[in-house]
Parts: sequence; C-alpha cells; structure tokens
Amino acid sequence: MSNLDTTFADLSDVTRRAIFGRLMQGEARLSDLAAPFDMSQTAVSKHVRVLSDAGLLELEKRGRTRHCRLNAHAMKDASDWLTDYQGFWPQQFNNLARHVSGQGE
Amino acid sequence: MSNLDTTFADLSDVTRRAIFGRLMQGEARLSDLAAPFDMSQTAVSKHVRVLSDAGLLELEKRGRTRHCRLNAHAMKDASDWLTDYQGFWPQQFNNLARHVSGQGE
DNA sequence: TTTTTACCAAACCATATGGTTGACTATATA
DNA sequence: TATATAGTCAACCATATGGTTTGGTAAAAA
Repeated sequence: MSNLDTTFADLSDVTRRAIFGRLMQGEARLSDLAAPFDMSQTAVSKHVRVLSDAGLLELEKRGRTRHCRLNAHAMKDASDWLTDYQGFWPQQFNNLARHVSGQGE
Repeated sequence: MSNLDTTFADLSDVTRRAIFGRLMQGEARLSDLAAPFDMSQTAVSKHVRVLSDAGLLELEKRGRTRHCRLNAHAMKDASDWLTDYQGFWPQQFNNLARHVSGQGE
C-alpha cells in the first residue's frame, strides 16, 4: 500500500480519528487512550499499532507503561499533502458548483 | 459508517483516487474510466459504485453507455471538511515540529 | 514476597474489500 | 436480422479489518 493509501485508510476509522484528536492535546499512555472507548484495550492497542506502523505516531516504553505521541514529521507530510490537495481542488469544486447550480459567477 | 469514514475510505484506494482525478478533467464513460487499468471493467464498475454510493459522483445512463461525473455538492462537503481540517492542524503541526526539532522561533 | 497493573501475543471470528469469471440484458451497428 | 458493444448481476475467492478472549510477562505497589 502506498503512503497515501495508509494515511487515508487510517483516517477512515472513527476510533483512530479520536485517538488522533486525543493525541493533539498531548502525549498519552495506552490505557489513557483506551479508557474512553467501549472496547478492549487490546482493540485500542491494535489501532495504535496501525497508526504507529503508518508512522503517524511514536511509542515509547517507560517502565510498564507505553507512551504515545504524534510523529510531527509524518504529520507534516500528511498536512502538506492536504495543503496541496486543498489548494488545487476548491476552485475546481467551486467552478463545478457554479456551473451545476447555474449561479454564474 | 459515518460520512467521513466513507470519504476517507474511498480516498484510501489508489484506483479510486485515479478515477477521481480522471473525472476532474470532465465527464467520462465507464469504459473510458476502466481502459487505463489492468483489471476487469467489472472491478472498475464496482469502484465507481462505491464512489457513487458515497455520493462522490453521479451516474447517468445514456443509451447503452453510463456516464460519470463528479457530484459537486458532495465534493464541496469533502472540500469543506478538508478546509476546516487543514485550517486547524497546520499550526499545531508546525508548533509540534518546531518543538520537536528544537528550532525555537 | 505477593499482588496488582499495563501491556503484549496468539488464536479465533465475522464481516468487508477488491478482485475474478460467466451468463445475461439492452442498445448500436453492419 | 445478426452481431458487436457497454454494462450489470451473481457467485465465488483470497485477504484485510476490527473486534474478541485467554494466557502470559514485566514492572510497580502493598
């Protein structure tokens, strides 16, 4: 799978987007991440592994806890892609929307 | 699945991103869409159905051909989300990147 | 030292995904 | 009319995904 494939696939799961969002507020332990979800810690651990494999976050073992934080570099790549994407599409969408809705200008 | 789930899932397949890209250049018949790919027309037809079910494109039957075009409204929704997303994250990413790389500023 | 905590690993399960083939329908074209 | 073309549908297959449970290990706390 390409990088873009995995990034989008990762973002297509609501649990992972939530983990993503949580980590924006800062580092968290695996059990902290798992707590809000109505599923086993093992399941959350798998999601974290998916994100980690995609390079979207980093894991650090400290004693018996595992600490997760966003990987700024990988995030930057994703952000850059979105920037490019978003820079290109909107006019197209808007043009198309104007055309379709017949609103002219 | 939520709307966001399906949109990201749709974008996570390279074939569908290519179809997506092709349709940005304008309407196309199903067989036109299928031609560049080393897979059966049935497979491409399935991808098109996935995109259609997600509301990302529209199908129109004209005689024996099926014409596809982007759905401007659904596209606008996706674009809006990306805009919000991208408006929110970059500073965060940049802050995080600065912090991690220790570049101060 | 014993017990609890935090996590991993393996096996398993149901469903989704991305592809195939073959048979079919409907429309153009010769 | 006969044939080729565009596309669908249904059945099938292999693999991926998202979850579970059970049993383990290592570290912290009692």
